[in-house]
Amino acid sequence: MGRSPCCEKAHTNKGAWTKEEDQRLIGYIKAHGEGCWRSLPKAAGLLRCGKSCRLRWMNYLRPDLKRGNFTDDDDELIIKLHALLGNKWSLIAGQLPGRTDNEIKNYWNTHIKRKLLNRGMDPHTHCPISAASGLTTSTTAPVFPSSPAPASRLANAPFAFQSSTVSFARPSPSDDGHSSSGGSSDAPRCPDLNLDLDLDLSMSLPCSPPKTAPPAKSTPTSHQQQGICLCYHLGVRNGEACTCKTASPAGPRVFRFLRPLEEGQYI
DNA sequence: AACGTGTCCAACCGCTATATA
DNA sequence: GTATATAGCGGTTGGACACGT
Repeated sequence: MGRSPCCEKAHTNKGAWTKEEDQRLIGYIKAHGEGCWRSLPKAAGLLRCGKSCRLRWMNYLRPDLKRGNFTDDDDELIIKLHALLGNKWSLIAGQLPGRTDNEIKNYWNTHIKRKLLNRGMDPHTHCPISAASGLTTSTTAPVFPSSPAPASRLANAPFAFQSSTVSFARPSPSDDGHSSSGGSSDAPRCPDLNLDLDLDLSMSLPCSPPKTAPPAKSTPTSHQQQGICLCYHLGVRNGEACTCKTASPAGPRVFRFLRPLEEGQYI
């Protein structure tokens, strides 16, 4: 049968963490490293479930976390990444070193949403409010702020935003957060959305698929059956947030964020 | 000072994908 | 092959705090 339960839920603490609990968790991870969250609480002498320990460590105790306010550059980067990725907070967080998905999610909900609304932008569609309400036309394009993200900032991202116009499939943000997590059934919005964003595929990306990586396992009958894993281009590798990996050596490659190749484009 | 309202954010909840017995 | 646990994600909640009246 399956595994044994991860923890005795009846004997676990909930709510805010105490300093002592924090110190126990930090001490244990410093000594043993991040590992099996399932066994960590017991080993560290914590009356918490592993899930709670992981969350506390990831969102608050990790030494590489950056504290403090977001800059305007950060704001613009988050806005553009959100336009690109939707509510994929972990992927967005991956582009902002030291920031957590939870932090960015909170920041989005408390600051950026309002900021976009003040600009007359729908924070979910990134379209002008009138367009988002169904009056959009094919010429309607989202208006990004007059002060675009500085090139110096964007240059730090492992992909480039360019002025060329290439639209591509992307996961849609959930509709105002009312959809269940992982929802992917959003209806297309702003079908002619020109995000004014592009992935510079010519770039040498630090996380580009290794040259030894096999091509798409199942030999596609046409190039359109192939695709580019956006996770790679966003700096996410297997073992991190990206699960775009071959489930088994013989299994199919599953791309969660698939950009179909353009005509004449090859990996 | 007391109260009401709004904001922030840490933590929890529920879900999915994957791993394991 | 099936059932179940784990890891991780996004959505939501509720307490603490700030501010205005």
